[in-house]
Amino acid sequence: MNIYDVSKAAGVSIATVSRVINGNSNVSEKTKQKVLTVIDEYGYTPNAFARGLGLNTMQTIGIMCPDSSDPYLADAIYYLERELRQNDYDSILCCTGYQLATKEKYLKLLLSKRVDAVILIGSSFIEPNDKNNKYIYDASKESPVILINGSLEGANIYSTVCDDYQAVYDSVTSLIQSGRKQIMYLFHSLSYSGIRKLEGYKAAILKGGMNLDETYIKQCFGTIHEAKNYLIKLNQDGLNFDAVVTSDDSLAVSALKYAKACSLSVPDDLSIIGYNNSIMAQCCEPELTSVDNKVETACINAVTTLMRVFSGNNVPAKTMFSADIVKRGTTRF
Amino acid sequence: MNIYDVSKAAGVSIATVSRVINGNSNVSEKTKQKVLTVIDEYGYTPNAFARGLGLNTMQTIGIMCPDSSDPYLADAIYYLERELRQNDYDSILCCTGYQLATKEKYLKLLLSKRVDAVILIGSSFIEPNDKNNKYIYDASKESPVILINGSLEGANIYSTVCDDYQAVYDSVTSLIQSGRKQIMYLFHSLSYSGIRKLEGYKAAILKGGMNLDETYIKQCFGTIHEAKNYLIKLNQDGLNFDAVVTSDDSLAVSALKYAKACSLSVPDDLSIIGYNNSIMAQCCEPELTSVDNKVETACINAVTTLMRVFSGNNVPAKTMFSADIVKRGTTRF
DNA sequence: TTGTAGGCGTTATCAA
DNA sequence: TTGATAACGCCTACAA
Repeated sequence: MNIYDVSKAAGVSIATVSRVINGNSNVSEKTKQKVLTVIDEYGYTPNAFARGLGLNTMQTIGIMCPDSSDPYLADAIYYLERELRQNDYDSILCCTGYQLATKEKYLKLLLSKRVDAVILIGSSFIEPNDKNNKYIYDASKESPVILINGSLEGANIYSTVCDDYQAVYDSVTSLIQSGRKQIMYLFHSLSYSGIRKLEGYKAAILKGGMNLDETYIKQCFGTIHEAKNYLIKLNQDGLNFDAVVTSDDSLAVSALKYAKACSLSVPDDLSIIGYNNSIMAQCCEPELTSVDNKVETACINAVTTLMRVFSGNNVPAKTMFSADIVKRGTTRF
Repeated sequence: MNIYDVSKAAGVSIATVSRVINGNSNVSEKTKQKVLTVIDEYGYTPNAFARGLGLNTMQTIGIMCPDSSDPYLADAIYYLERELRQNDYDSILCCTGYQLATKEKYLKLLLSKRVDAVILIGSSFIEPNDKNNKYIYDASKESPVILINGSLEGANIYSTVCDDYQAVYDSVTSLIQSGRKQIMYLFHSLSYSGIRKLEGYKAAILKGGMNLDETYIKQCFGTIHEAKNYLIKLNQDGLNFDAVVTSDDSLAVSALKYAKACSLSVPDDLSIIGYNNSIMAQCCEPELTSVDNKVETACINAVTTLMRVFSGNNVPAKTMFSADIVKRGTTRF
């Protein structure tokens, strides 16, 4: 069943059928109805591949993320898909992991599928060594590249980021003002936003008149329990701390479990601030004070930006907005 | 840059270029190298739309789910995308919500994009009134339909389900054997698997020689906190219970928060069993005993099944496997 | 308002 | 081993 079959059955040319399908007004009402009746009767649907070939687009956006099961990224995917679909775009999902070689490979693959643009979620796509970002610059030559929570300068590259620096700065400052003396910073990785967060921590410590002691900055690996055990070990080794700021909620949960294991009272003996304000923040007891970095806002902004790029409007290369600290039971301020 | 440009530059016909691209062996090594050199030099990539038009496939699978930010569904999406990509298929994601009209609309939309198959995650796609499943039967006439955690009989429809009935039956039975007398069952919805779970509860209660009292079966709506408040209210209204079995982890977390609010000791005053064994189960304190319904297994099975369907192999219409109960701190058995 | 014909870039068939 | 050519199904000038 193709456009020729329809045109025959309706007794018109394929051009007329095409006009009806695409809502072209230059068709008499009578012809239009005739064609629509046939289309309905035969259950005809235009072939998307043929259309794609002619128009050179299938209204498809590639969404890349390291891991779609991560709660934060899963949220982002949800919002992006919703916003894109509202604009009649489909989303092709591609989970890349964290290895450069794989990221490169999949980005190329996505482009070879002729997506109209690529959205990269998470700062893990930005490599610390800018040479290694060539794969993104290359991609931007073919399609617009939208970065969420990562930033890179270049033609056809648009970034939407949360002010992670300020968010952590404010978090740490609040802890200092509430009397905390030894504030740890726990992180998983030093991605683009990872570095910004750490800088926020350092700046707040110095601004608060405290010593910047690198032993209070620790990278954690592994599961919730492994991170918890790591904290227990640090404590046994003689490290004392009365507050923990983390780069994500899962590390904050680990800190909470550490407190439980060591019979510390939260927030009095130990204050904790998480990041992302994910569902995890509400599962634990007490519930986590956590930084809400506004995924939904970011995703809406990203898609809006993209649509404006498509329609040839002028668009800012970088958008930054501020986070909220959602106060719950793991802090007293 | 198309196949003609390459053929000209290499001094061969487009047929030969096509052969080289597709690894057809009927090309002399010399010609092959010549063509490959040109392709590499020009950075040529075959146009996926044209290919799709000719082959009538773009190696794309539609994945539908009600809400990709739900931790359980997010996991499923992750595993499906991974497995599909290993088989050289792309995934188009489509979040539909829970309304029939929207599900119908999006399923049609996906088919109109000529996906090679559709995977529906979650039993919410199966309507209690079978008449309303027409949209799925219709879809199965055009493409294979794979159901994960839902079951429907029909040509070209393949179901992969976890034995939810047995899982809840076993959970409740274990609670009875450990001395629990008043076991509540909490659920969000009576979807296909929702019904199976409830049946498992009822059967276990009867088999355990207890009274089947409908007041112990409650549907909950809303957030974690709303469900918690609902339980508090039930308790204030005089309902007593010493165990809670839930249809998902988030309700189990609510039960845990209820216990905390009412100063009940878990698991001694109140035992709790969740479902899905999601990340939430590990965030709370004590950690949740939860049913692991093997999402990864289900997804691997679904994709394997699909690939066998594609290659014309005989394939079982329905696969069922059993769940595990992961014992943690909210039960004492 | 309608129709004709060319182009989009492949793959595949059939000859050579 | 290679090449010419016909599909694949649509959109859209351009012509009528």
